[in-house]
This record gives sequence, C-alpha cells and structure tokens, in this order.
Amino acid sequence: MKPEPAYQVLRQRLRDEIAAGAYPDGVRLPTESELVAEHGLSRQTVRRAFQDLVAEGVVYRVPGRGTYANRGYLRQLGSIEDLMSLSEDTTMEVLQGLSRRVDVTAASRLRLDHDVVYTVVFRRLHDRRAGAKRPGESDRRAGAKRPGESDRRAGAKRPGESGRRAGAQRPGEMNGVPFVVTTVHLPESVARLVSDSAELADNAVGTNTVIGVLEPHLDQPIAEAAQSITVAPADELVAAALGCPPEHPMLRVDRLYSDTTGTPVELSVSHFLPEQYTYRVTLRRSS
Amino acid sequence: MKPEPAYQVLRQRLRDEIAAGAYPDGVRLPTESELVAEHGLSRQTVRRAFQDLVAEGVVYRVPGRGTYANRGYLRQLGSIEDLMSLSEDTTMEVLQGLSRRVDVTAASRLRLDHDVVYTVVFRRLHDRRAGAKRPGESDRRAGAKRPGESDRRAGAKRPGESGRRAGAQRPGEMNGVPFVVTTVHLPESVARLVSDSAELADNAVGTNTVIGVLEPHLDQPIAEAAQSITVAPADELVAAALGCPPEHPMLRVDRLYSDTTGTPVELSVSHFLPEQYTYRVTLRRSS
DNA sequence: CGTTATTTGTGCGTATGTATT
DNA sequence: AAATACATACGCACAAATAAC
Repeated sequence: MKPEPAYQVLRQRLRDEIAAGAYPDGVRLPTESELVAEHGLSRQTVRRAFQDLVAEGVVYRVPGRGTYANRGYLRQLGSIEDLMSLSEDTTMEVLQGLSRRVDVTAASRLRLDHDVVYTVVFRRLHDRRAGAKRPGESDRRAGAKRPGESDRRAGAKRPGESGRRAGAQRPGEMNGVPFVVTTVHLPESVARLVSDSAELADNAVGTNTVIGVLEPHLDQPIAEAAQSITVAPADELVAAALGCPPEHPMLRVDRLYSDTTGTPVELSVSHFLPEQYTYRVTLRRSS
Repeated sequence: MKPEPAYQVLRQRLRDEIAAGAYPDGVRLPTESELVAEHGLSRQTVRRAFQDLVAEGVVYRVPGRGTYANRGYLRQLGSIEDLMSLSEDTTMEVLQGLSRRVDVTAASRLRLDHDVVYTVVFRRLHDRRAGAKRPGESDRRAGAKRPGESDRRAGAKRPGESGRRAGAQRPGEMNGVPFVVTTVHLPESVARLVSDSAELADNAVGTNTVIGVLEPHLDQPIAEAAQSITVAPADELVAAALGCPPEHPMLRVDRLYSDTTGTPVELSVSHFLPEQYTYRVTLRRSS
C-alpha cells in the first residue's frame, strides 16, 4: 500500500508524545542513540525526524545537552480552528455542486497521479443577524473606490433557486452581502466520503465549511493548512457571483489542507472582495 | 571563526541565482548529481540544501523530473522571527528618514491620545550578494515538509527553443529588485530611542529591519504582531519606488507590533508587488 | 506497449568535529 | 580530562516517479 517513511512515523510518534505531555519543562527527549536502539533505525533517519520537528517549531536542540520540547507551542493565533469558525457568522451558497472534473493544475497540487478531481464552487455571505459578531471593520481611507454596485448580486447566474432548503433563511430578504467565491478541489477518495452530503449539492445553502463537513468522515484529522495569499483579477464567474466588475483586483487565498500523515486532502482557491474582507493573523513570539 | 556549513553556502548560492532570475518558469535547476560534480560535495549535502529550500518555499521538486523554482518570491512568515529574518537576504533603502508628522489615522491605530507620530519610509530589495552570514545564532528551519508547494505547472518548455532568452530582467537594476515599500509609524516615546540611529536616516542603506533596530532599546521585548492583509492600489510614491504604474493593485500588509504589556510600539504599512511576492503562512492545529 | 535512463525519495553505515556536562 | 550528545559530511544501495525511446 503506502509505506509511510520511517522518519515520518517517528516524527508523528514524538509529536504525539509531546502533545500528551510526556516531556514537560526541563525534561530531555530521548537521544538519537536511544531512539536508534529502540526502533532499530539508523541515526540519519532519527536525525531527519528531529530536523523536521525543529523546522516545525515543536522542539529545540542544544549540542551536548539534548533535545527539549518547546513549551507553549501555540505561537500561531491564526489557527485552523479560526478557519472553521468562519461558518459561525457567514452563510454558504453552493453555486456548482460537487462534480467530477479534469483539472491538471488542481490535481497536481493535490499530488495526484492523474488529472481527475472533484470540485464544488460556492460563495459566502456575511450574515445579517442581529447580535452576530462584527464581520470585520473595513479600512476606510481616501482613494479606495468601491466596485460597481449597479447590478448587485448577479441573480441571473442562479435562476429559480429560492424555495426549498427551508433552513434558517428568510426568503424575500437580502440575506447578506457576498464577499468571497471559493472553488474547492477534492481527490476522488475524499470526495466519495461526502458525495451524498446535501451540504455540497447544487444550490444548497447552509452555515458550514467544507472542511467541517469533511472532517468527520476522514481517517486522519486535518493537521495543517498551507496558505498563500496574493492578488488576482476577478474572472467572469467571480464577478458575476459577487457583483463586481470583471478584472477587479481580488485578494486570492489558496489553502492546501493536509492530514496528520501529510497527505493533501483539500485544495481551496478563494477570491475575496478586498472592500469587504481583510485577512487577519496574529503572530507571536515562539520563545 | 566558524566556517559556514557547506549546505548553507550552497543553499544561499541557489537562492541568489533564483532571485537573479536564472531559472524562469519551466527551467529545471541543476540536478543533485550535477551539483555534486560541480562543487565536489556529497549527494547528502546537496540534498540537505534542497530540503531547506523546499521548506522555505523557494523551490519544489518532482521525482523523476527535477527541481524547479517557485514563481515570485515566496516566503514563510509564520512567526515574528520570520518577519525579522527578512533582513537576512534583503536590502533596505530609506526613502524618507525618520521625521515628525501629524497623522490622525496612524496615531489612533497606535492608540495615542494625540496626532503626532514619527514616520520613516523605505523600500526593500531582493539581495544579490553571495553573502556570508554572521555566526550569530544557530539557524532554525531545517528539514523538509510535505504539505506546501503552492504551484506546480506542467509547463513543458523545451530547452533549446528560444521564445524568451534568459535575462528578461529589468536593465539597470544591478543591485536588486525592489518588491515592497513600507511606511513605519512610531509613537514619540519610541522614536526618541532611535532618533540618532543612522540606519533610519535619509538615504540610508542596510540589511536590517526597523523592529531589529528598535528592539534593543525597548524596555519590553516585542511579543506580538497583529497583521491585516488586503488589496490596495499603488499611490504615486509606491509606484515611483517600485517602478509599477500608479493604481496598480498591490498586496497591502499592515502590522501592529506590541510589547509584552500590550502597548503598541510600531505600526507598519507595506505595499508589496504581487507579481514578485506571495504571502505564505502555514496554519496548524493547536492541540 | 514495454524498456531504459534520469532524477528524486528513502534508508543505512561511517567518520570527524564541536559544545556541554 | 572524559563522557555525552548534537552537527556536519562523506559514502553506498535501492525504490519510485517520470520521460524518452
């Protein structure tokens, strides 16, 4: 099947032990030699595992003294939990339900050896409920021009949608302001797990995240999300769904979610309206 | 004097070549064997250099095909240390030295009860030297990590076909490529501490960060940096300093640094050229 | 269509140097 | 001074992915 590399296995094992509190404040982790003896590995393999843990910020090493766990390994306020909590005050509207596609770029970024992915496209709207949390103050400064608001909400894209799906939406009202269009790509093995889920079907409306729908079905939990953030112009689909002019500069956020074994599980490409959304992270000192 | 490790030297050399545009879109980097032959190193040493570059997000590798440079200048900014390490391979050019200003917006964001701030404006350029790093502290960031690798196009550009000849860089930019303009605002109490520093004077050039210049003078160390990232058009100052058209969409990153008591110490507003810079951060699960 | 060559991925063994206790 | 433990570096072997033939 898929023989996990030995250094990955060891890395995960050490990570688990540290998380379980096996190595409190001043307690030295096993030395390289001890791990070699215990697991029957070579010293190079053990070293590779430790190098990765150092890069990850989980441990630090002192020559001649030993390896120690970094206490308070949080240093990252912008965590995956924050991404999931997006569902708490926004609404998701599926524009194109989960379906099979051929996409070389997405497939290779998911590290697949073929070109088939399963894709779902949706937009997200700020909720208009009273008492909802502040969706994010806009940075108002001179010179920032708003995109064309003339035809707000290109409803033409999804005709005859209102009606069923009675959950929590008040028909006849503007339920919120769309601020992002997201395209999610899944490998087939993952897509199978949620292919029956109504949350990802065409025209579905709800307050969840793909990752939230996905995770209960996975063997391994999501452990990491690598993000890259840049600027990209709006294409036709994005412009229509958000009611901004085509070519409008958007904040583009790509996220590659991986599980604890490092296997990519989901690739999402989001285009945010910069007038309505600002990406926020707080960085902390590791020490 | 401690000699720089061989894999660090090679890593820096490759990083410089990539920044200099030696490996455009579909061009493969030298293989491990080629580098072994060229530098007289062992394959493991070459591999270590590549692993670090992968972890850094500078290159991606495909088994059986080769190693390729990632488009633009990718950079992992997951901690405050990462922000400070910008000084290691970029150059800062002061455009407007530290001087007193009245700026209501900046002052209020620094939580001041008046309107006076001290401001310095500079741009940053990709470095081109084959520089020796000082033996200050041990280098974190080792080993490789699977999840990332943001881009992977299957651009099968045959070498030998001309199209665009190598080079393709702006003529007359021998000292580096500018990629960001930053405006830093300081409260008066903080500005006093560095008002004599030559590093922040008009037309100063150096390889440091404002935060790096600042911190030794502070009572409390910097503990936190709250960032917000959005899109903003280039104003005249930015356009002139970076050589892009005015109104060009830029990646705007605001950072508010605070010390351990929560007191704001520095506000920086940066405009990055999205063509040359992608903001990258990896989120992890806390527990 | 399989075969082969190239290139990266994984793993092992060894040797030497350096920092700490 | 000696033992311990990490840091760097060389060597080799085989597996897996890719591309060219």
